[in-house]
Parts: sequence; structure tokens; C-alpha cells
Amino acid sequence: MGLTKTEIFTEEQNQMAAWLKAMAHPARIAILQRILQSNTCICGDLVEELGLAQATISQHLKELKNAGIIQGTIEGVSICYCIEPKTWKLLQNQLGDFFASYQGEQNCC
Amino acid sequence: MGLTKTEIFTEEQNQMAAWLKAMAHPARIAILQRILQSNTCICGDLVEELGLAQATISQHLKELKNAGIIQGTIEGVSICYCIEPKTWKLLQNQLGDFFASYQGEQNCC
DNA sequence: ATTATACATCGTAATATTGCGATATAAATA
DNA sequence: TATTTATATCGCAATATTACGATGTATAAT
Repeated sequence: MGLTKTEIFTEEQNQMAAWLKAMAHPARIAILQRILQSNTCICGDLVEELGLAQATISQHLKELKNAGIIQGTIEGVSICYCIEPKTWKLLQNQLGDFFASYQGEQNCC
Repeated sequence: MGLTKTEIFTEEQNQMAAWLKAMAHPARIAILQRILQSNTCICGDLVEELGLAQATISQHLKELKNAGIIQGTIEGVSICYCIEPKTWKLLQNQLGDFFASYQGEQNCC
């Protein structure tokens, strides 16, 4: 084995897992924080700021892009990455609901 | 290679990544939903409800427990799993802040 | 046209994850 | 004490992830 049995879960469960997985790496958290903080597009600055090789950063950016969390547009020689607003808000809402659905310890251990 | 370079990231970035990673699997999302929904402790019902083998479920529960997201207490023969309130609230707040720090598209692509 | 710059992609090695059968453990019951 | 019940752990095979050097590609500058 070694592959997730996606077919036994709902579309929503798989989507949520995919989003979380895309963010579940310190480098990708750092990239997102950097984009959020500067509140504008981020290009190759990342390679110097994080201590990872250019190929590695590029790969991480690709994963965030594939998950729909960021988007990249060509800006001359470099590429400009920023948050994909739609996905961001969707994920924000879904995660918000998910966490808020906890009613606190009641009949619990 | 093949191992994450945790030493170049902050404690917070690594912790957040670890929490997200623990939740970044459809089975573990399903388990958490089940716990949240029934609002009480969950034992072996999961094995019948999800379509995964007992060993697999046990492993997923272990990962959620190791991340501090759920806790398990022995309840006679079976084990009772529920949300770990402290971690849950912490993660809820940190994720909330993280997502809320997005200022919307401004100087962006 | 050539060169420089900024990324992306390929290929590969090291390691991690996923899933499960088999087996171990520990509490409850007969 | 022996057996049942509920869960954990081991060991393995299949696959995925992480990281990076090397190389490809496309735009800008010379």
C-alpha cells in the first residue's frame, strides 16, 4: 500500500486535507507569512531569506499554487506570487467553522 | 536528503506545520469531525464507520494524539478519545490570526 | 545575436507516510 | 485461570515527500 484511500472519504474531507497538506510544512508556512506580511507580491527574495536552494523554494511555491492557495503572475523577468483570495476566504471559513464546532468538554474524559 | 530542515525555521513555524500535518489526511479529518459531532468520547466505533482496518485507525489516532490535538483515556476495555481543549483553542487562535492577517488584494497581481 | 537574470523542471538520494495482516497487551468476563 | 474484547504495536510493501545539483526556458539588457 502507501496511497491514501481517497475514494472512501467525501469530496470535502479530501479537499480540506489537500489544503492543510499544502500548508503543513514550515517552509510553506514561512512563505505564506512572508506574502501576508509584505502584503504585496513576492518574487525571488524568498530564496535569500529562507535558507533553502532555489529549486526547493520553487517546488514549495508550486505546491501552494497547485492547492490553489497562492497564484503567480509573470512580472517581466521575475514571477509575482500572492494569495489567491477566493481559496483563502473559503479555507478561512471552513476552518473557522470546523474549529468553532467544538462545544467544549462536556461528557468527556 | 529527504528530511525537513527544521533548524532553519522558528519554533512557531515548526509547531504550526506539525499541527497542520497531523490534520492533513482525510481519515484524520473524518475522525476529528466524528469526535466533534458526537461531542463526547469516541472509541472503536470509528473502525466500523470509516472503511479502514483497525491497525490503520489506531495509527491515525496515535498521530493526532502525538500532535496533542486529541487525548485518550482508558474507559474499561475500550479507550475514550476526545479533543484536547488547550491545543484546540491555541490552534484555533493561531490559525484565526494567520488567516485574518490577509489584507485583501492591494498592490497585487 | 549574445549574455544575464529569474524561475521551472528533471533526476536522484534519503527519508516519511499509508495501509494492513499478524501479533502483543491489558482489562473484563466466564 | 482461561477467554473474550478492545486497542496498540511490529514489520513490511507501496508510494510520497523533501532537498538539491544540473539543466532547461523565457524575458531583458547589452
